Amino acid sequence: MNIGEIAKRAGVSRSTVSYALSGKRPVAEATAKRINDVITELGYRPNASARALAEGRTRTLGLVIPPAGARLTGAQLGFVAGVVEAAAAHDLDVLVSPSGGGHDRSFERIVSGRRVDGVILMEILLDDPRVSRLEESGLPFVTIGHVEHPGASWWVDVDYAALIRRCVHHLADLGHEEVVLINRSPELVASGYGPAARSTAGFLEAAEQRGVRAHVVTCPDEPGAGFACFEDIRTRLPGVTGLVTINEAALPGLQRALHRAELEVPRDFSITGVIADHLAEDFHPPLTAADVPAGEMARLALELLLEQIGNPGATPRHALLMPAVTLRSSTGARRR
Amino acid sequence: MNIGEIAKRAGVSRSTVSYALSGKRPVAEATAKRINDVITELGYRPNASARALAEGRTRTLGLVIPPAGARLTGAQLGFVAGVVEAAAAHDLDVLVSPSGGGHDRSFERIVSGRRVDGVILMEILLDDPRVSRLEESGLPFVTIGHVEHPGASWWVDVDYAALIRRCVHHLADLGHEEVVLINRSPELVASGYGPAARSTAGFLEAAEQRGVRAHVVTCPDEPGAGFACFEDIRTRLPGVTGLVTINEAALPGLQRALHRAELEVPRDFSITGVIADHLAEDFHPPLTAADVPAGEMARLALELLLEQIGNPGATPRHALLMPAVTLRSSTGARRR
DNA sequence: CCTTCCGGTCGAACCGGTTCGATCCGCGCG
DNA sequence: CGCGCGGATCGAACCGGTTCGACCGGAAGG
Repeated sequence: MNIGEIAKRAGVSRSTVSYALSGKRPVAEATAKRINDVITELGYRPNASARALAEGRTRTLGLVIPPAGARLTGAQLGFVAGVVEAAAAHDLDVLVSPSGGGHDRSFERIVSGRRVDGVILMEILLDDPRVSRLEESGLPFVTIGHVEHPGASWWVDVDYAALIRRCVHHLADLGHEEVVLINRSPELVASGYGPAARSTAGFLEAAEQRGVRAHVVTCPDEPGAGFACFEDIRTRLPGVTGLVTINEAALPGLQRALHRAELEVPRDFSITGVIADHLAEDFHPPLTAADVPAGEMARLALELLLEQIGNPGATPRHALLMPAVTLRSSTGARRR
Repeated sequence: MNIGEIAKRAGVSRSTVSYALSGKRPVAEATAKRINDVITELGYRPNASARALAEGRTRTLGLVIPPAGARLTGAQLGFVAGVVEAAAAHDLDVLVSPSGGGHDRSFERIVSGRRVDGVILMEILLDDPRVSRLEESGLPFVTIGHVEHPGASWWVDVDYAALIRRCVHHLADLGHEEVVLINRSPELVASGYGPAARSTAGFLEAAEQRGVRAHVVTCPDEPGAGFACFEDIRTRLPGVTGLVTINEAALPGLQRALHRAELEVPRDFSITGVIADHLAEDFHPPLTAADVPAGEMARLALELLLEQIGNPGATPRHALLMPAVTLRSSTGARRR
């Protein structure tokens, strides 16, 4: 079941079998046919470990996901699925490693055991120890999201600050004078999660520029939190007529709270933000929002990673995506 | 950066370094310290491929997920996260492979390239070609879900038929005389997806036993499908007062349809089924339902897999879980 | 006092591939 | 006719670990 056995049965040397398989040197047609016949007859596949050892590369890449304890959000799931699919299209395997949950042995194994040719990292913090660790390891990697001072590194991200600014401008254009941002969970915000911080910055900046009153609240990722959060907003900030959010998990609760408060969207209340298309369309009414194109980001990240692996020393590249804010039915003129 | 370098700097042979690392033979304390010092100084980690080649095992397991094209459902996500987490706890890495989406090269690489020590397969069909392929490969594997005639094989599953029967009995006890099962998507049902088929069987069986009229409908996994599906039920089957479902994706649409129809749950309408706890509690009102304990199933599957890898030839085991139907607030006596 | 045993170490073989250099052979060209 | 070239193939080295058998010296036992 190894290459020697194939060679013996085909009456050639091991190296000839190897060359027949890889095509890196010419092999006589008759010989190649004999070898191929034996291979298909025995169902032989080269041992991946042996090949990796000899070639010095594993044809595998690492995908570091948030600690498995926390339930993955829809967007995170989109990244995982996207990376796995894109990798499969390139005949690469994906090794998934949870990190941050205390047991970082998995992460360490991946970066220092030459198990993978490169790494894709997601859910990046403004100051992320995993990024520093990878930098010093010399392993090629791409981040989905970016640290505060990315310097010369490889990453793809969505321009949350700009998108949220647009959302605020959109609401201001419609006459809204007091708006609120529903951010991600308090823990995530406190840990310095990039999108949360950049959204807040963009939100406050645009609000100041347009002279609208602005509030920022956090909302846990639990079911029902969106409900409580909105009730709280209605009582504490009764003047708010527009809402911007990047918190997808809050949507179902939000929907219920709107019903409960008997607010009609967009007549009584406007909602917008950065929300994956399929969720935005699942809302009632469909949300005017910017998409998080997880699949495209994953593909892009993989592309950058392959380029980096292909020619080490290439100058780092990045992509800051700015999806359109799709007008649907959840924003309207402020009711006087 | 390899074991020879370490050996040289510590002034010992390569084998001694290996033994110091693995502890498989005694090493003098002084020598061990010298070796360890060199290792930590250089930040050395053994090359995973070389180790795998020599040991004949990879300390990696494969997780075969549905084709990445289709969006993963919440339950599937739970399995993935659960397996990854459980594997990390055992210091195992997880190689994720999408299968069924045409490009099955990934699946084939995993089963025949000695890349993994075992495989966990999910989303099993009643007659699943991947199961046959794995059987003939001789690679240890465990399925989450089970084929129609599992024979002697390793699997874990939830007893959908029994749980759905219970749900029907529960509704019948409350006086409901006409009930409907909202199944998974038509394509999934047509492909012979296990839970879909077994739920239908259990549903019809219990309904006949209790003499209640029973209908089965399918519902696509798209957003909004749950809405259309329920509207359809209201017009085509006006006598229905109780609903059983295993379709988690349909819930948001269902929720909206109930509002729209101005039906109050459980006064006007009862809902139950097999739904992951967190989604059941996110519904309004919280659903009386049986949990799909994805995390526990994943842990169990891993445990079985490790047992199988540990002693090949062991007699196959399986686990058919029967989570309780948790009484919440979505079922009540039929209104006359 | 000699054997036995065992802790500690080393060298070599092995896992299953890839790749380099060398050999052999037939053909075209000067 | 001799030489060079290039296609086809082989043998050996190498990738970086693990493991087996052997060796050495000192302590325990007869």
